[in-house]
Amino acid sequence: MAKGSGLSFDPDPIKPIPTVLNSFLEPHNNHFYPRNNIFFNSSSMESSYNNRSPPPTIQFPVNLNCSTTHHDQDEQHIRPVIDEMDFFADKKNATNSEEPTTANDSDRKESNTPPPPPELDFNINTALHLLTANTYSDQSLVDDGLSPNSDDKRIKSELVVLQAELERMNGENRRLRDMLNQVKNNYNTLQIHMMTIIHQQQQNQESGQRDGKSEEVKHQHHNNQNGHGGGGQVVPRQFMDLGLAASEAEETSQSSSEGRSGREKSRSPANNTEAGSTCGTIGEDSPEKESPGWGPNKIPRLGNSSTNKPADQATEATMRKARVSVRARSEAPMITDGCQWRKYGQKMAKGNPCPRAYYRCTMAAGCPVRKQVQRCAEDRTILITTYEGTHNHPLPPAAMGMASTTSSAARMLLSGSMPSADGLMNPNFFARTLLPCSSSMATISASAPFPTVTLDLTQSPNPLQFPRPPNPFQVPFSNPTHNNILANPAALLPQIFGQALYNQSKFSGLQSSQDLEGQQHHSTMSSSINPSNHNPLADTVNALTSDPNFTAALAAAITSLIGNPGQSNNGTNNTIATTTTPANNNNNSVTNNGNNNSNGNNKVTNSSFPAN
DNA sequence: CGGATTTGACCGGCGC
DNA sequence: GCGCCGGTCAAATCCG
Repeated sequence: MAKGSGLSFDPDPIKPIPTVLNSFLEPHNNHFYPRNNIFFNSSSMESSYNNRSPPPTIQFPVNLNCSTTHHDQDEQHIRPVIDEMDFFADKKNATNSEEPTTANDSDRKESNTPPPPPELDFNINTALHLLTANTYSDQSLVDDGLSPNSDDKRIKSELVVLQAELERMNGENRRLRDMLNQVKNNYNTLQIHMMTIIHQQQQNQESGQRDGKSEEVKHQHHNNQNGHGGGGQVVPRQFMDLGLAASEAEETSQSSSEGRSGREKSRSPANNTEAGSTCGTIGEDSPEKESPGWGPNKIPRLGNSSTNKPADQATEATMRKARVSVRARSEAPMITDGCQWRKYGQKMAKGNPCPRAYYRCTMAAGCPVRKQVQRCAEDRTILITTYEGTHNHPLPPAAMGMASTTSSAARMLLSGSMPSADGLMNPNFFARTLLPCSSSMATISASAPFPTVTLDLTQSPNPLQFPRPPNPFQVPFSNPTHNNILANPAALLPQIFGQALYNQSKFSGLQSSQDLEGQQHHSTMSSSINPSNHNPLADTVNALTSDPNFTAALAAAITSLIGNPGQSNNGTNNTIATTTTPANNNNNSVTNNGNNNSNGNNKVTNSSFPAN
């Protein structure tokens, strides 16, 4: 039987499974690689994408127990039906070296290409029993070149049936791929969220200490907390609401000086079209005016515009520029944050061969939230997503995590910057404050033109990540042995916070804060914090585990991903990244000659909600 | 055909 | 003043 003719991950059932893949799919006794694990190779990232085909973007082994049937050992082989994923792309060439170049489907159909081996059985996710048994396959092998016309017709008719099956498989493949992306991204989102909660509490404690030491440097306008740090909110203004904050700063800036450029004015009609959008519960002002924008043409530079303004205005000017950058390993083009994004630009940034993609939120007209997505130049498996602004519309539950996380991080960043004389923060202090468990997980960029907090989820070991095998994207939930998580998702939390609690023990003397934040579900947890407890992180864990909203949300998320792989969480928040990466390793010469954009070999699609 | 993406052009800020 | 750079726009293009 010919082997290796199946390039990468061709869903064509006629193609035999490549040797590498086939051997991989053999039942393994190795516990490290359960036989149902599917490895996604990232080497395809080296390719450039000039078409709009979905990306081969997933790199981590994913246990597909949720969607695959159990196969008896030595009886059937599982062939993952995730089309267009370039499995073992780096190996396929070697595997195919002994095979002639594969012709297209039609050519192969017309030729006497040997049919697939009879042992191949596409059993993933129901009704994909293609080419089972020794139907025509063996006969075709024997009759190659000798078949009469009737056999040819029969084969062709069967090919038609196979094509229909193939289409179904493709659909299934897409769903699986989407599921994987969703699992991965939701995992990241949850992780970020939890991390932020913990470090926000730490930040509040630090703030309480600072209150006792340097009351005089605090801007009373932004601070009404008492001396022991737990009495009130660290920052009365919802600094997490960067968009609103920016709008306020924008208004003050406008009132004091002409901050807008002529071009901005010329664009006002277009913005006016967005004015009718609802601002939800946040914005009183029309979004087109408070849109923080992203670039300097919309945001006056702090150094120039705020020097003669009151401290609060300077603070707001700083605040409006705050960004939250999330670094996470992901082959997906974007981390799924639950929002809909529309790409409006792509540029080559200096110092990074990977293009930077610009997105704006399209969940509501006039939403000021923008984000940049770019691959790390040093490690292109790391995806850097930078958020700015706050949504002016209700968010689906899936978007709550990332939105609140990023805005909370920004709030911590900005609130912490208040006491400093120059409006900037001490990077070391905030690195410790935000992420005391691992200072390498969060960095504050004071030198950047915008205060930026970076949540680095790529560090290893990550004390806040779920226990997981060495591969960073093994999905622990999908293992049936972990299905009890569904019954009690809170059971995960002790594991999640285990290392954090251990690290937390190093931070004695810090007062816990009863203030988490007055946003969304966080507010529900704040009441559960006991200020007198000596272990704030333990309080956080308790709060999380006892909070019905959180546990319910977590259970829903996990259930939707495992228990109901084909269904969305609630019909609205099932965000799936189905895109190619904007920065999939352009090995071609990517030069940024002035304002040139990329050469178009990168495609970024939005992470809009699919219709599944 | 509508919506999303691509991509060249434009603009403002900033450094020299 | 000039050029670089980041950010954005919008017409062209692509795709479902």
